Amino acid sequence: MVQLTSQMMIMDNKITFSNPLTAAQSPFGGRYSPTNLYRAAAAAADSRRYMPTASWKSNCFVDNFKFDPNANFFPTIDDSFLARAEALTKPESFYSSHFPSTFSNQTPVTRFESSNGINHSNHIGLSMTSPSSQDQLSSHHNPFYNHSTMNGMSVHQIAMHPHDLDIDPRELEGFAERFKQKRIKLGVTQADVGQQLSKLKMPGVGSLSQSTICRFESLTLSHNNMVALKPVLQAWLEFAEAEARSKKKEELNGHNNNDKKRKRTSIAAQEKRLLEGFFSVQPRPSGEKIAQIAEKLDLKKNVVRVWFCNQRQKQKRMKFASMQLG
DNA sequence: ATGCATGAGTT
DNA sequence: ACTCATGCATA
Repeated sequence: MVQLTSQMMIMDNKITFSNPLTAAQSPFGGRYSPTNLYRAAAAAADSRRYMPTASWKSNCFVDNFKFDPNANFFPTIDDSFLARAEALTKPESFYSSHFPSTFSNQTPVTRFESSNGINHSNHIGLSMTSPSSQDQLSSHHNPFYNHSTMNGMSVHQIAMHPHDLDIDPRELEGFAERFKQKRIKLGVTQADVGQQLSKLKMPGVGSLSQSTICRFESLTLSHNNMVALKPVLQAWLEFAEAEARSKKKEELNGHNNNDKKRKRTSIAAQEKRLLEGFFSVQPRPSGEKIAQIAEKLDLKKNVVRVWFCNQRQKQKRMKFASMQLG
């Protein structure tokens, strides 16, 4: 067997892809700390996923509300917890300096419409199973990816680089930059890349969104995600450059929604600040605590829960990024 | 470019 | 209920 890249190899005279995103289960075992105290939050399968405008209008934060750190906003949440959270909501806090971008928007939200349509996000990207969080701390090799054989499909016109075992952050960074540069030179948008990806017919690789391409270029994906996507985008680049060389061009787009648009909840700056405060003292609040916070901020519990999930993901990325510097 | 969300696979 | 990869919508 000849290893072409960390995910591509020649086996039985066929070029084989180890699904880059099919990660093996972590050998380190469980590290998640399931809070066994969760109060089986019944969670009425609330079909409305977005904050109704009404509740926002009645929210004291929306209009001419002025944040007062000494005010007692959370009478039902234990005081020490509250105090710590409040202390950390101040602008000069260590926390705020770590999440500067989240303190910019002061615009309250009132643009929601009751959404009835369910989102049909068909995952067309790469199929995978989630790797362990610890994976992200590994930078010399990637022991979590299975080298499973894909059903005999041979993909030969895709140029491959013999030595690509690198998952060195430096190399990733360099590639991401080069990628963006070349992509722009080719006059291709991020959205285009994502769409054209499916034309590569790489096993297990469909299309990707503009968001993902953007995040790849700006290194705002998890390390694992970057590593997994690199060979795919590298293949696309080869493909695109070859296509450009042969002067072969074809343009076509067209993709837009109808009525069933998904609405994005927007959490006002004040609420966000408080959430950040809570997060700093307790990144993983129990379901009960989440419910309390949700009630206090007049947000839906699920919105708060998701916010914490996303905040954790973001924090992890930042942590990893900072590790690369020091 | 990024905030909020979904869904699959885990714990 | 969680993590992780990803996407839609929007700033």
